[in-house]
This record gives sequence, C-alpha cells and structure tokens, in this order.
Amino acid sequence: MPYSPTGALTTLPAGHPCEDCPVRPITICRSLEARTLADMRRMGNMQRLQPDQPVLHEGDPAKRVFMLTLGALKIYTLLGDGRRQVTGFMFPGDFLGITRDEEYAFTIEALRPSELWWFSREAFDRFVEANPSVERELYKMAAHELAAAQQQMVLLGRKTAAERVASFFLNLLQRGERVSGRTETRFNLPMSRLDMADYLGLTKETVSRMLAELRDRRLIRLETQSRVEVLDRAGLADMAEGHRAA
Amino acid sequence: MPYSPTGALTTLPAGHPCEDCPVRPITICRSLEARTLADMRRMGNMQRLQPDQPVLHEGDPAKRVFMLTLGALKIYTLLGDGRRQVTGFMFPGDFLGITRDEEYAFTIEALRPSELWWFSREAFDRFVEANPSVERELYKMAAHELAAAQQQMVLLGRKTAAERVASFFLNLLQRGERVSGRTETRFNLPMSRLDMADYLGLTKETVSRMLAELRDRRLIRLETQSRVEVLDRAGLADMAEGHRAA
DNA sequence: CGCTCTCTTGAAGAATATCAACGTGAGTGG
DNA sequence: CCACTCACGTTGATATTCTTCAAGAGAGCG
Repeated sequence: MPYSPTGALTTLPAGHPCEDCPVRPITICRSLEARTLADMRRMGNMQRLQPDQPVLHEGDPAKRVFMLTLGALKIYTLLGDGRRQVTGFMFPGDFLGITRDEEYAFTIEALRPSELWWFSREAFDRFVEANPSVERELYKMAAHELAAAQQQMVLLGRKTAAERVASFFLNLLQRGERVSGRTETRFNLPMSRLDMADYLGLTKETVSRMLAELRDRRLIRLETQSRVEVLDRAGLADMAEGHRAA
Repeated sequence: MPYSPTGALTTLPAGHPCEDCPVRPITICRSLEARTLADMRRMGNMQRLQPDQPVLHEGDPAKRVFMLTLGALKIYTLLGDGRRQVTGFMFPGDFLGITRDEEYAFTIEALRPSELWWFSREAFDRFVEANPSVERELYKMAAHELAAAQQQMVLLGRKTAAERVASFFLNLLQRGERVSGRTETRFNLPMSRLDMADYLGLTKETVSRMLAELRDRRLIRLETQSRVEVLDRAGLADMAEGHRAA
C-alpha cells in the first residue's frame, strides 16, 4: 500500500470565475498565481469534463498535473465493499494530481461540467526546478491542506451529525467569502446529498434530516436544493463547535 | 479560527533509538537527516518530559521547532465541551511544531518519559533558507503526512470499530518494521486505551471490546496490556480493509 | 500488601444506519 | 411550452452499532 501524497493543493488565481462555493482553505499564493497560471495556459492542454466523468483513477500512473478552472470536482477513496469516503471537494483554482508517487492514490471525478488544464509531470517538475520559490509555495499549500485535514479528522471522529453539517456549511460560506472578498449569506452546494454524506461520514438520509433540523431551527433556509441561505451565522457557528443548544 | 499547518512532520534519523512502535508513515529523508540532526544537536537545547507534560499548547506563539529523540507524544484538539480528537502520535525522529502560523494549532503532550531537542523558529528558518533542498524535504514530509491524514479520514468516516482497531494495529506493526528493517510480529502500545479511542473516534470501552474481539478471533494476542503479538497478519489485514468475516 | 488507576465486561440507552415509501424538481421529448 | 419521467431528495419506521452508565478485575506503585 503506497503512501500517496497530495491530491489537491489549493491556490486561488486572482479574479478567477469561482461560481461554486468552495470548501477548503485557500492559499493565496501570488508567486504561483502569476507565473504558473500564465505558463499553464501556454504549455497546458485544456480538458472538459461532464458530471461523473473521472479526472484520474486511484492506481493510474501519476503522469499529469491539473488545474481546475471551472466547475467542481470530488476526490474519494473506496473500501473493498463499496463504502466510500470523499476526502475533499475541489473548485476553480485548485491544483490536483501533484504527487511524488508513481501512482495516484485516489479517484477524482467531476461533480458538474468542468474545465481543467493539464500538463505533464515532467513539465511541472521542470517548472518547479526552474522556480525555486515554487517549492516553498507548494509546501505552504500542503501545510494548509494538512491543517484542513486535521480539522476534518476532528469532525469525523468527534462531531455529531448536526455539528458536521453545520461545520461543512460554515466552511462553504467562508470559502465563498474568501473568493468574493466580502461577507456572504448564501452559498451553493454543487455536490449531491450522497457526496456530502460520504464527505461527512454519514448517510444521505441523515444529511437530509440534519438539513431539516438546521432549517427548523432557523439557522439556514434552502433557497433551492442546492443553494443555502444562512439566517443565523452565530447560531450555525455555535452548532458547528458543539455548543449544544437543546 | 486560524488555519494551522503541519504539526508533525515525520522523518527517521537512521539508527535512531525507536523503542516504541510508531504509527505514521516515515519519510526517509537523508538530506535532512545528516545535516539537520547534526545542527540540531549543536544549536539545539535538550528538554525532558514526563508523561502528560505538554510540549506545546494550542494557541501558544509558535516560536520553537522540536525533534523528538526518545519516548512518545500525542497531538490532539479539543472541542468546547471537552470532546477530544487525537490526530496523531509521534515517535523518535519526528519533527514537530513546524508551522507558518503565528500560533500552534493543537496541543502536544508526552505519553511517557520523553526527550526532545528544540531550537528557535528563527534558527530553523535560517537553516531552511540556507539549505534550499530542505524546503523540498519539508514538502515531501508534508505530502506524506497528508496521505496519512487522508487514510485516517477513511478510517474515521467509513470504518467500523473493529476495522479501525485492526487498521491501527497494522499501521503500528508496519511502522515498527520500517524502524527495525525486518518483519515483526509484535509491537508496543505506548498510549492508553483512552488515547487510542480518541485517535480512532471511539470510546475506551469500545476499544477494549474490539481488542477482546480480535483476541477471540485469534488475530492477536495481548502479551501485556501494552504489548501486542500479531497471530494472523492476513486476517488482521482483511479485517482492517473491511473484508467482513462473519 | 494494599491502594489506586486503568482496563474490562455487562446492561441499558442514544445516535445513526437501514429499509421502505413517498415527494419533488430538473431535464427531456412530445 | 408543457407534461412526463426518473433520479434525487425527504420523511417515516425499524434495526444496529456504538455510547453511556455501572460495577468488578487486573496491573503497577508506594
């Protein structure tokens, strides 16, 4: 069982179309931004994806590096009997497939119509080699990912179903705010209830029930099935942190 | 809530006294090994710790970097009401406290009498600056940590209690083998049942029951309360991956 | 040798999963 | 453009796993 680094490294290209609300911490990473994005455009190949179409499979030789420019992706691992854990969602500006292993260690699929740019691992390695500061940026990004992963361990190991959903929504809201640069009260859910459930270590039914509970407590409103308005942000934060209101 | 990178970065100083069986993937990281270890010895300050004594607290200003040379540590996060998630254990050769944040994002405590070397963040940063290849090594280590974190998410999100304990034991066994360089059938448990439980997202009672189950299935034997002999490695692996024997 | 803390085991309870049925809305084709 | 349809989402009833509460056993230490 190979150890398999770094599926998604997140960075935010300034002014990128980020119509879907992202969930992970973003490293504002100016050196990469300016240069990598430009180079990627020049050297890279654009690829479009339809929902459920895979970007890469666990076990595939790790020959490419990708940057998502439009849409949304999910990254997941399967157990032998089909149980699935979604370990993250990816949004425009995120890098994926960066690894030092021979093979990818997870599967990444499109949630909705998406656009991404890829280039070969060799080209990426050359680029990193030629730009030493990029190494530092990669490390920063990995460190951010690691911090997010630790928060997710707390969520999965110790939070109740309601707390998990509240935490998730708060993260989505906050990422939306980082993207737009201003306070938000709404966000999108580009993933299905099942994807949410597999990310939060729950079933889709439990997710649905917790949505109903947050709604009934007047913490959120479901504008549509995939768009949420936050009515009581402080209350949502309290619930996320386990300040358990009866 | 600050994002808080990289509590533990793991590397293995060759030939280090690693009497306790470690749990995380080890990056054999020769460039750091040879130079950092020597420098750390020269520049560093040695510190001894008794069980339960903290190395650092969540929220402390992140002014030092540590290397564990003897003993074992746990790293954890608390929720407001006292629920605790242990996000990792650390063993000789592991680096800790490396972060780009102003504050540490978690608490680290000794499990047993331990010895560690620290030096100031400035000294560490200078060292990294002066040795560009170290940046790459740090990135590698972070990537390994990230891979381990993703495996842990699968464990916490989707595995049953028995599978979690089996997975944990398999990891401990494998780390012991990486340390010794040969096949092992035994390993130590330097942490309490409660620490294991908080690492695996369970209660100490459930951990105890799962130990009994693994024992009754003749997969393991408890030589003492803190030393395990693996009787059926393949069976343990099957259980860890959820090939659910009735 | 006894004390205390941890660990184990048992019984009852709670949270979430599972199974099942019913809505609902987005997309499609008429 | 509307209606149909099917997948997705919601809700309800029951089952299961794990937790909680409680008590007893074992191990380490003064």
